[in-house]
Amino acid sequence: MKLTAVPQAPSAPTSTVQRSRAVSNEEIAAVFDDIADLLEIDDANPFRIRAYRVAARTLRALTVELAPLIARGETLPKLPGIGVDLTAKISEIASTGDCALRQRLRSTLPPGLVELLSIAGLGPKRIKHLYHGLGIETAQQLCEAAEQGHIRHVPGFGERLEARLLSAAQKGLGKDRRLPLGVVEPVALQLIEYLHQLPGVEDARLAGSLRRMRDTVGDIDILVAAEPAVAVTAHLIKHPEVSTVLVKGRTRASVVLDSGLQVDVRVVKPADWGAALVYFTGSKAHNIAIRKQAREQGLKLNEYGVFKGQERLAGVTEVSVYQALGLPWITPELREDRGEVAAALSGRLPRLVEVSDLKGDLHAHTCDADGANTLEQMALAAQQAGLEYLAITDHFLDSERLLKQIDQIDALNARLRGITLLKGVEVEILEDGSLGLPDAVLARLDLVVGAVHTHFGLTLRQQTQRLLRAMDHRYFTLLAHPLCRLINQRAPLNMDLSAVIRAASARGCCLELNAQPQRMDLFDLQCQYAKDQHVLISINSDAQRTADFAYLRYGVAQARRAWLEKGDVLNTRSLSALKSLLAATAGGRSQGAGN
DNA sequence: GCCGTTTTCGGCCCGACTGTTTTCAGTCG
Repeated sequence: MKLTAVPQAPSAPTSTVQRSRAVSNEEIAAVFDDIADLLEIDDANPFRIRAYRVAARTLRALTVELAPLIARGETLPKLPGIGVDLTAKISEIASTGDCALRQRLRSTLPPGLVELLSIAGLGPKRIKHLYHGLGIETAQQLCEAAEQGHIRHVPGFGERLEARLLSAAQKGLGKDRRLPLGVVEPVALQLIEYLHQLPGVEDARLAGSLRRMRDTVGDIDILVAAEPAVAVTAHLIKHPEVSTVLVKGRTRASVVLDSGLQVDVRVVKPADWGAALVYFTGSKAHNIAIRKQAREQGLKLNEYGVFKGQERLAGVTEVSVYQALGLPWITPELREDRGEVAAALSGRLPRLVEVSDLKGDLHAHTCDADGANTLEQMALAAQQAGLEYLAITDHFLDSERLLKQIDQIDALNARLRGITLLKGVEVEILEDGSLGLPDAVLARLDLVVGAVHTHFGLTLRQQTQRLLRAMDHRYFTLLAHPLCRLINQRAPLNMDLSAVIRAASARGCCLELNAQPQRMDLFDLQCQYAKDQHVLISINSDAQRTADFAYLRYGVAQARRAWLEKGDVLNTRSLSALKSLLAATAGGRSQGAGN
C-alpha cells in the first residue's frame, strides 16, 4: 500500500449496487492492497498476502477496464496470478465497491493499524506487538507512548528503536509521495557527479524507477562501483544537502536531502556491476520474473551474478547477465514484468522509439499568448533541438490575433531555412464539446489541437461525451493532454478514456503524450492501449519557452515504457508525410459535425 | 491464493542493515 502506480484517487467504496460511475481497475486494486495490508497485520500466510499484491499490480497494468465487462455479463480474461477466488472477488468489488473479506478483516482489526504500516521501521510484526502490548492503534498514540518511554519496554524494542519510530511518526505519513521525473532527475544527476569526485569510484549510475524513467519517482536510487576500501557512504553523508542519515553501512546508505527527497546509495565491487545494476534497476516484478527464468534453468540469480551451483556464469555487465539467462538485454523502460521477458525469449522485443526519431513537435506556445519567446526564437530553438518542424499552437487567441499570427508564420517560413513552422492552435474544448473558434478560422490552419482547461468536474458521461463530440469536429486533429492531470495537484479527468481512444481510432484523430514533467499525460499503459487501437501518439513538449524542448526526452521515455515504436508516433513522420496525413484525416470527417 | 507435461500438494526471490540479542527477528528494497 506504500506506492500506487496510478494516481487516480479511489473513491470511497459504497455498498449500493447502483453507482454513479463504474468501479475502476485502480479501485479494485486499492481494495486488494488494503486486504493485503490487513492480512499482513493479521499474520496471514505471506504467499497469500503476496497473491493479493500481485493481483493488485496486475489490475493496475491492464489497459482495459474490467467493471464494464462484468456489467455486460462477459467472462473475464484469464489473468496471470488471478485464479478462481480472486476472479470472484473482482466481480464482487466491481458490482458492490467492496468485498466481504475486507469488511470482516476491518471489523476485527482497529482501522488505524493499516496506517501505521506507512511509518518507516514499522512492519506487521512490530505493529502487532505494540497493539497487544500497549494498545497502540494510531500514529498519535505511538508518538505519545514513545515520548513517555513506554515503547522501549516492549519485548524486542529498545531505546534506539523507540527514538527512531518517534522521529519517523512525527515526520508524518507522507513518505510515499512521488515527484515528477523531470523534477528529480536533475538533482539525481548532480549527486552522481558528486559521487564521481571521490577517488576510487569507478562508476556511478542511476538505478530504480529513475533509470526505468517512470513518470514519477519516490526516491533516488544510485549504484556505485568501487572497491570495498573506498569510503563511498561516508562521502555521501558529507554532501551539503544531506539533512538526515537514515541508514549507513559499508555498502549501503539511505539519506534524506533538505528537499525531503530520499536517496539510497549502494556500493558494489566493479566485478559485480552488471548483476547489481540489473538488481537495483528492478522493477521488483521484473526481478522476480527473471529470477524465475533463472530457476527454471537450474541457475540462481542475485545481485552478485548468475550462478550454477558455486560457479559464477555472469555478472560483470548487464548484457552478460541477461545472456546467461538466455535473454537479450532488455532496456530499463520495459522492465516492469508486462510481457517483456516472454517477448525477449521469443525474440519479439519492440524496436522502441528514440529521441532522435522525432522530426517535429506539434504543441508549443509563444509570447503572443502565455509563452515567453517569439515565433522566431521558438523556431530556432526547435531547430537546435534537432527538429525539422514545429507547430505553433497558442491558446487564448481570438480570431483576429490568430489570423495575424498565421500571416506572421507564413512570412517567417519564407526566410527560415531547415525548420518549418506549422500553423496551429490549442483550441478550447467547451463544456458542450464544441470548439472555441469558428470553422472559418480553423480551416486556415495546418492542424487543430483541442484541449480541456475548464469544467473538470463533469460527470463521467458528460466528460466523455464532451471529448467525443470535440473529436467529431471536421478540423479536429489532436487531443492535447487528454487526462488534464497535474502530478500531485490535479487528478485525471473523470471520463471513459477507453471510449475516447476507440473514438479517436474510428475518427482518425491522434492523441498527445504531453511531455511537461508535471503532466506526463497520457500514462504509459494508456498509450499502449492507444497503440493497440491503432491511434497515433504525438509526443509534444507543450513548450512555453525555448528551453522546454528538453522535455521531449521525458515524453519519449514514457512512450518507450508504452512499447511504442517509431511508426506509432505521429511526429516521427517527415514534414511531407505529416502534411499528407493531416490533409487526409482532417477533411475526411463528417461535415455536419462541426459547430 | 496461485500454479503445474516430472507436482492437485508443496512450493512460492533473496541479501543488507538495524537493533536487540547473545544467535537472530524484523524491515526494507
